[in-house]
Amino acid sequence: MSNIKDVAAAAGVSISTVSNVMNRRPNVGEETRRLVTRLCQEMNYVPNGAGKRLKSKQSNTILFNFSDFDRSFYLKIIEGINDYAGSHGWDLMICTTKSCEKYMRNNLTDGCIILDERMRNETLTRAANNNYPIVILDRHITHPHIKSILVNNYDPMEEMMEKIVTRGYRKFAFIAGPEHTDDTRERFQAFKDVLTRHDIPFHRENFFVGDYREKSGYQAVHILLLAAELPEILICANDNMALGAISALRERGYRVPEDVAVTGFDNCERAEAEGLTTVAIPNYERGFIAARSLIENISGKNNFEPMKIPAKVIWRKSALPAE
Amino acid sequence: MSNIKDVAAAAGVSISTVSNVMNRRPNVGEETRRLVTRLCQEMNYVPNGAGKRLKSKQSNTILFNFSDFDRSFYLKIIEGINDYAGSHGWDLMICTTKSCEKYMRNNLTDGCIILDERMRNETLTRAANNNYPIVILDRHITHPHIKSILVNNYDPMEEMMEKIVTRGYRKFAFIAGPEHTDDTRERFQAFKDVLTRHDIPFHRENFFVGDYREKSGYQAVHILLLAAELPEILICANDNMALGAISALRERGYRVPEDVAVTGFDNCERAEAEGLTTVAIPNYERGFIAARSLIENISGKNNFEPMKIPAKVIWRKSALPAE
DNA sequence: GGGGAATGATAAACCGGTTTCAAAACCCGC
DNA sequence: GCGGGTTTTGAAACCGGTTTATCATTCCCC
Repeated sequence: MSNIKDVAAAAGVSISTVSNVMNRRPNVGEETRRLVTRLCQEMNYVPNGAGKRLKSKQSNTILFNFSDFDRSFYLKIIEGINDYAGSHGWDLMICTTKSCEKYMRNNLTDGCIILDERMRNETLTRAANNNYPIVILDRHITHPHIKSILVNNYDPMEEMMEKIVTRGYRKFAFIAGPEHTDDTRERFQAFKDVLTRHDIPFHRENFFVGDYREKSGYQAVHILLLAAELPEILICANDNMALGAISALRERGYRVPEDVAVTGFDNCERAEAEGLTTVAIPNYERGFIAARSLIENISGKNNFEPMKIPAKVIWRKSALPAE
Repeated sequence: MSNIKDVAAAAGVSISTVSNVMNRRPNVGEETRRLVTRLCQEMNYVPNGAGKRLKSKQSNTILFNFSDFDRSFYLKIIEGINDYAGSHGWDLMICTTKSCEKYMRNNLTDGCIILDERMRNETLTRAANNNYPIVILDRHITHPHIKSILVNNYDPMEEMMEKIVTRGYRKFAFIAGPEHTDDTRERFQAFKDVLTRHDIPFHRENFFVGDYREKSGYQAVHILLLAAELPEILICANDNMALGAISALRERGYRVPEDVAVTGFDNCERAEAEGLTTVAIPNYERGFIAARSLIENISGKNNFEPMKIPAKVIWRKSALPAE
């Protein structure tokens, strides 16, 4: 591998000149520039990233961290991040929880986007500082160098519930996600608020805690079916659990939505094929926005106000609205 | 951010000693080791990755490159890579085509795994060398430092076709993927060989070229339906196109498999829900194997023999086998 | 012809680690 | 108290870039 010295020697100039050419600085004569450029090509020279980062203390690279390999919409988020970063001259590097803290703190990246339940708040507050801004998705953290980008879970769930109540449903069951996550809390809150507003009773035995995986929805329904009275509609905190619930219901001979209606949340790939009523989260867009916020903050714009992204109810045949 | 000098000063030792402690080298007294370790903790010291890489010329990091955000099984491959790498002390970095060549060649990674139709052979042969081995998935390249890991597409397609022919199907249509990819060629070859072996005619107007996306399967069926005679079975080079084909058939009032049977390839998430007969590629496993091959090659084991990974036919109701 | 600005090029310091090699400290038996 | 071996430690070179300060030329205008 040739390095900057080799190129400089071949061109008969100093290494600073080669550096100036590589970085498109104006203080190089036209002739010299052309010579050096040609030699870089010919010698197949690529600047050593470590040397560059060491001295300049910046990498032009952002980091994305995730760890759940079962959620395919993560690819959409990555695509959004990638598109914004790429079109603005930034590189994207992705890592999973294990090595993430290291990469946040070893000067190889300039900032990061986190989407990982398992990442601890403390790790983030330790890593974030004046020259290392962080964006966190789906979690609220108050810190002068961390920006939270959240999905508005409440409004679409409220809207969905209002239409469902108007249609006449009265007996509800709810399958929640992991209790410590903000999003499942918000989804349940909207659910409960609508019921309260309409004086509709909700029995604790119709509340289940799942883990956002298909199997937990499946299991919840089997427990539910032990009870005397079937609910008219089953509200699930995400699609995977809703799909699990549907297959359990069908297995027991119940029709969806005639016997029990079902709703989900996420609008995953299979939701459309299954005709599942759900809430669509604009994943590509929030990846894009996350990248934009992060890169702007790296560049000095100091905006760490938390923001909310809207989501949209998608009505399909598994649960139809009033009208 | 504190650096190695700060820690050395605080401990009253030289920076070499701190370095020795950090890298668990044996030439440090027990007492010194404990003191330095404690101070690193307290001072929140993380070694600068650029400095490390610059001098030591290695990163303990492998690179994975992909660019198609529509194929959710990529996450499974990533998971496999991540698990092997993580459990062997290697970091994983992922990038998309744009910046990939840079990261292959700027000494920030020690080797890479490529799964990207758009990556050009020439880029790879230029990057691969004695201290930068490469693993490429789904493509065959002959080069002393590039290892190809391929899926055996032929055998399962042959097996599937044999059973289908035995069951009595005689009128076939085929929807292929992009013509330049090895995998679609292999799948079609097996298809054709079985027909030839059984003297079953295949008409060119029943052959379609798609792009592996759902829409192209959908469109192919609409063109197919213009012809006088419907095939008895539609063999698709992947699941997405098969799913598109199925929805087009249903839209036109045909039942699957009663009127037309359909098969796919990949065993994607929706294939199971749809009851699609297909071929399951062990994605987690091939990610794992790719990572293992790469890391072993980085460590000096020189094995660049191409290898084939077996795939398995999954019979579901969209096309049932003989017996 | 001369003073000042603009242009083009460079030498040298520096970034934060690793590694080599020599020196210092320690230990031991005699 | 000393010679010789082992264990610990540290000084300095080095990795490959960027950046700063400086210098030499050329240019321009009066």
